[in-house]
Amino acid sequence: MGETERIVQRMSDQGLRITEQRRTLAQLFAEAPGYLTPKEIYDHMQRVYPGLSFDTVYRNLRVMQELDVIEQFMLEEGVKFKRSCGEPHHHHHMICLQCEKTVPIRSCPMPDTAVPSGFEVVRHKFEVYGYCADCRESGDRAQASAGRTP
Amino acid sequence: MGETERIVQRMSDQGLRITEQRRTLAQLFAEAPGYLTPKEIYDHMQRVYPGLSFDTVYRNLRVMQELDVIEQFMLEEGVKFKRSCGEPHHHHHMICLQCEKTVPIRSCPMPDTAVPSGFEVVRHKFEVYGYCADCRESGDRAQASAGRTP
DNA sequence: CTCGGTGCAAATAATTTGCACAGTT
DNA sequence: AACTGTGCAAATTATTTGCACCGAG
Repeated sequence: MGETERIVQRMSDQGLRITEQRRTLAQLFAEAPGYLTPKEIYDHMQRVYPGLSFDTVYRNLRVMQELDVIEQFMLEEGVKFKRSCGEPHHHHHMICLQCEKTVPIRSCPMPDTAVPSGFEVVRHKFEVYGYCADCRESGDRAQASAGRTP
Repeated sequence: MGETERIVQRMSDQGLRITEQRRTLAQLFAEAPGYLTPKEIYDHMQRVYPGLSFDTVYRNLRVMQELDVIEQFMLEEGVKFKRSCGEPHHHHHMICLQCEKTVPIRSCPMPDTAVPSGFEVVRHKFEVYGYCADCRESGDRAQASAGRTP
């Protein structure tokens, strides 16, 4: 079963009606390597369904997010969506600045981090940004100095 | 010299004219422990300057951000601003979910993180969320289970 | 005195909602 | 057939811009 079908199945299981549009959305997210903005999603859908309206896209994004088939992120550039990672165990990500593909990192820095006394840790975020092997090879990335984050 | 003065000085040095409003903004950020939304900032300023308009707040936030006296963040709840941390060396933060105060962490997990072969690291983000000692004591935080982030 | 800063109003952009009709189950 | 999903238009909310006047240096 392809990723698209898995997503469609997940939506169907939860009682959602599977329309042409939702199937296409599922496929879009199944195939997209990285993050998508509402506008990008709308543009893609628009090409397939010329009569499409923006609010339908927003509505479906929200529904799919509630069903946990996609996740919403607040990045510097604004709101973006990505297929839910699905990995059941705790992990973090490397995110390619060129293609936005994400690669899971299994190791977690939290257990090794010294916490100031009295501080009660609830959750944490660890994300690594850079260029993935594919993008480095194809050289179509912006120049990248291998510097360390300041 | 107080933090307020330091901020005002920094703005003045860069050629900004110091208006009453900007001084008050500087003071607000100097004294605010955590993050502020544009609306919170406007509300505060509004109390002092009844005739204040929202666009002036936005304009000043942008200027102050460009001068690096404040920083902008995209959080789940939207855009927020905070006084620039100012620590010159690489570090990360613990952020209190109650009062939003930030505490620097000196250790960095990056050097100990295994990077998938071929991935070129450019920068990273490591943030720890929880409850600071003050908020735990005063007990006015939401209930907090000491769980580990999934 | 000079030019940057401010208020006002209006323009944009991003997102949400109400309603009648169309399509999925 | 029953009810959910969609398009359309309009409402909100967030942010930006143009312009004439005011105040800091």
